[in-house]
Amino acid sequence: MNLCIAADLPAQYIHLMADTASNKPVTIKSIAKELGISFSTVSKALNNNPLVKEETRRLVLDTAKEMGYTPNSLAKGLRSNSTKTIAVIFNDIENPALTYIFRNISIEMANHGYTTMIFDSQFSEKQELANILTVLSRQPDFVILEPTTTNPENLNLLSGITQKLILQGARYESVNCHHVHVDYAQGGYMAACEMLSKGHRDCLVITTPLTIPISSQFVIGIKRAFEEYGVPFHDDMIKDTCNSSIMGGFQIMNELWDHESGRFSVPFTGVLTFDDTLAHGVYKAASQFGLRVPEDISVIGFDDNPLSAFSMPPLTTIHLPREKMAESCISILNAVLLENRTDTCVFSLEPYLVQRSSVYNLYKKK
Amino acid sequence: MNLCIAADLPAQYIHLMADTASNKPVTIKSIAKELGISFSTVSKALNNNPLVKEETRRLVLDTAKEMGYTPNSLAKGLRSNSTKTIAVIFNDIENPALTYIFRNISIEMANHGYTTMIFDSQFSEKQELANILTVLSRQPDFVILEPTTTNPENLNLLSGITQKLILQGARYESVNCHHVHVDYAQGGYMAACEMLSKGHRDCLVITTPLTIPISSQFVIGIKRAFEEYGVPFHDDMIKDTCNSSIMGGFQIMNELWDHESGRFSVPFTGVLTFDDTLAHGVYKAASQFGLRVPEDISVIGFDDNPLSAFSMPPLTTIHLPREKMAESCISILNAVLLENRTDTCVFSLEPYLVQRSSVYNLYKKK
DNA sequence: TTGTACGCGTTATCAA
DNA sequence: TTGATAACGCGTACAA
Repeated sequence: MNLCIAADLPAQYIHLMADTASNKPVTIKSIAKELGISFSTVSKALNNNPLVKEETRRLVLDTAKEMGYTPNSLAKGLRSNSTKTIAVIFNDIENPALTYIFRNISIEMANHGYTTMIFDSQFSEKQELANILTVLSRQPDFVILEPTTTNPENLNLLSGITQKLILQGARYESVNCHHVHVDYAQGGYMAACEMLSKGHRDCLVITTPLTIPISSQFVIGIKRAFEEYGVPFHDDMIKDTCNSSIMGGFQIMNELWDHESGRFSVPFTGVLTFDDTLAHGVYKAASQFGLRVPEDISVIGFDDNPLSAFSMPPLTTIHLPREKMAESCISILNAVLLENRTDTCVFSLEPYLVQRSSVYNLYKKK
Repeated sequence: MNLCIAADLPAQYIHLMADTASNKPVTIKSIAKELGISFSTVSKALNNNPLVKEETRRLVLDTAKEMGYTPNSLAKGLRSNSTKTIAVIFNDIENPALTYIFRNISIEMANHGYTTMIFDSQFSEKQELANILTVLSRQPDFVILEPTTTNPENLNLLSGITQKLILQGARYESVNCHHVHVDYAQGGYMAACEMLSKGHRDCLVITTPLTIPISSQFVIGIKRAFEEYGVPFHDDMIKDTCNSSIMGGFQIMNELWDHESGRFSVPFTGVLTFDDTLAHGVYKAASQFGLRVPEDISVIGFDDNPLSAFSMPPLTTIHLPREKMAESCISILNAVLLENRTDTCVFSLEPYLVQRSSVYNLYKKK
């Protein structure tokens, strides 16, 4: 890394910088003074108020452009009680499914003059609290939250804006607001069934902490599958981590690996992970321990990261309906923000299994 | 997708909602009225101003908490001329390297009370303009921009805040502001050298439009390598797309593919892409056309997406120093925002080649 | 130690 | 058609 202090400054910019440095920021008042008219007229002109003469309007618009006028959103928001801001609070914005959803909401709503802010709770209830407080202080017009907990403490802070709130992920019966519900239990169930149907009775589960509603649902679905198959499932097969990454998944595998005996301290043939990145941590561990996927370890992910299809082997995973999640959020935002609808929407979305090649069929004859 | 209207509402929330719906938002004024003191005393107490009696301070703090007081950032920002906001404008926030950088900045600066907003320019100069205007209107304390163009029109809008501006990516000599410069030319050079050294004289280049400074640099580096190797390179081997995704990469390959003859309309043995996602589009095309990577097509990516290491075959790529890019930004932010330093920093960062298995050595004996 | 007055940039109401 | 004025919530001199 190379640090140096820039010294050379082309001439044409010196003028510009001096200009803007010395001058106060240009406001409707400074435009008014420049033109010798009242600032309320300037305001009207800028807002295309028909009460101002076309000639004046043009003049104001031109001068504003010339002076480099930038409206002050703070003042606007303070006065009008609308900041044209949407706040999104997700658990992990590095998860590409969530990034996708955020990006699509952001781009779509920008067409209507809204700015979308994103906050990362890092699977932490405490961080979520901090995020909610920050968000609230910024007076957003709408909040989208993927909760870290069913504990109503954080959620209650949002009770004043339930008409302008989407809870994403699990279903929160106690809060009467919009929901974009994804059936993570069904996802876990399908993943587990895929394992069980191919003879994997001993499965490790790697997930984010079970205090997180969506991971809790995921595990509930897994247990339901084991029950239906009449296969016992022990809670100590569940390993959790806040580090939803390749390293996070790897570390859990590594802790279980006994380097002396060259085997895992608990026996299992399959691993169910709560996202594709964790699944790749399993891949990494397998490769490091000289194990083959899927012959020695079968793996199923969650999310359906676009790159997972190209992995060696292609990762069987649960597809998270990211497109529909984004669409659902956008349709609610449109209804509330643009059409002033007041009804409460609940979308229920289903994930589905994408069969690829990371699950070995133990019933298959060799 | 299943849409229904929520009707059931647990009793405990009805009270809460009625409460917050009927009550005005709680401000320092309402706290003052509640307590029968002046709102300026409340303000002082809330800001831990030592001029207020400890007893009063405690009382105010307690009442504020009880009433559910949320400070209004807009009013604060308007008054204090500091919004505690950092704005980041990137070309494609779905690129995991950029998401990583944004997330790390966001989490770090949140510890100091700053909120970081992100905007996506989608490789479009027009969208960048819209983003800059939006950003400016929101009065951020700092702006980080990955420019879409060397055209000074958009950059000039930021000339008033050069002390609070980082330009990321290429080097913009004309603007005297902080830089986090990554040598994309060197990256392109290394990628091309890797191809050429293994005998690939005919290479396709898939990149975002060359109007984007960083892709332009990338191509410059590639050309330098070809020149050094004395191998001719034709500009029509460069294909660009704004769709930096698997599909984007696939579509370009598909357009070149002649389904009748079962070969490409232009001959090449190697493909250099400007990011790993595009490279996977090449993988997809190869698989669809019955071609093998790397035996029939060699591919080198850019970015070093963590999952690329697991691809079939593992993708040779140029590692973008995301950690150092984030660190550099953070260190500038700390210097300017927290330490009030006024010097201009220029970080120069180098990408490096990560050799994996997606490049075939044509010199190798079969 | 507390209260008063003003201003930040804007919009909206009302009077001229 | 335009201008003066109040208000949004907050911070801060300055006065009490």
